[in-house]
Amino acid sequence: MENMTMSVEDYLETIYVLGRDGFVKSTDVAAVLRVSRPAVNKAMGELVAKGLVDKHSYGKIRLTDEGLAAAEKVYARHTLLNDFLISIGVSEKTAAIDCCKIEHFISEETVEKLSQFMEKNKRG
Amino acid sequence: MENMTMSVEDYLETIYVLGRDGFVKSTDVAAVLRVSRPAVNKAMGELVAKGLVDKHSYGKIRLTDEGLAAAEKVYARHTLLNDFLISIGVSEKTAAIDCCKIEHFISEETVEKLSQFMEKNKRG
DNA sequence: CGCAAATGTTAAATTCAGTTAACATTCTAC
DNA sequence: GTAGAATGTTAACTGAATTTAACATTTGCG
Repeated sequence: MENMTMSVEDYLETIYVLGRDGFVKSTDVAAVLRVSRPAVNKAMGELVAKGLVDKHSYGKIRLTDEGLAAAEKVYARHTLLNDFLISIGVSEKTAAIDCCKIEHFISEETVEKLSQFMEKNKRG
Repeated sequence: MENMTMSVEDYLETIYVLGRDGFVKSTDVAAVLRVSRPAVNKAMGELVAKGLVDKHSYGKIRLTDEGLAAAEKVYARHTLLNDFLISIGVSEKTAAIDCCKIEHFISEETVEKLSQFMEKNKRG
């Protein structure tokens, strides 16, 4: 998926996490990301245009299949990074803060190597 | 140092690296960061205002003591991250790309823990 | 020295992602 | 069913960091 800015990834991830059971409200996304409702509304317009989100006027938010796949990818990076930070002794609080930002900037290759590293250090 | 945006950190780091021996030209900073000369010029104005850079009109760029300290901190994060990525098997090219971005977002705590981790895994 | 090339500066426009204020719609409790 | 609260939308604005085009200054070579 191209055009994945930090902001787009944040929205996708938030919708994904909030939407585990059902639809998602703009207000909740705004609360999680600490932005205004109009900011969410505008972003949703762009995500709909990109085909990542389904939403009608005044309707609830839902990820499309493509949006879900993209969100899962972002979320997997998040989880991997979080686990790594915790494993080297970073506090849960700091890990949460840091990986929310870092996750947007690590390449496929680094994800893969970090994943292998975590796998290797799990056993043994 | 507060107000350290990603952009400010990039400029400081670039001036630091280019300035190892002497003064720095806007053109070179622009080339390294792949931005226009006016962008550098404007950014220098802000860095001078923040007391991080010394520069007169049409003059060369130099870090102040405070700017140098800030740049060294940024650069140390860069090096630490780069070393870590290389150590888990990421290619030099990808490591360079990734750590240029990630370095702006990792907290003091994570820097410390990652540093300890690297230290521990050096020996043994 | 003097002129051309390199470098630095300024101004105006653009883009991105947000904001506030005002208004529209929907939901919910009585 | 309706009123008021919650939620969604729109428009106009902001600020950061960029761009391009035009102009100013400095440098260095013949």
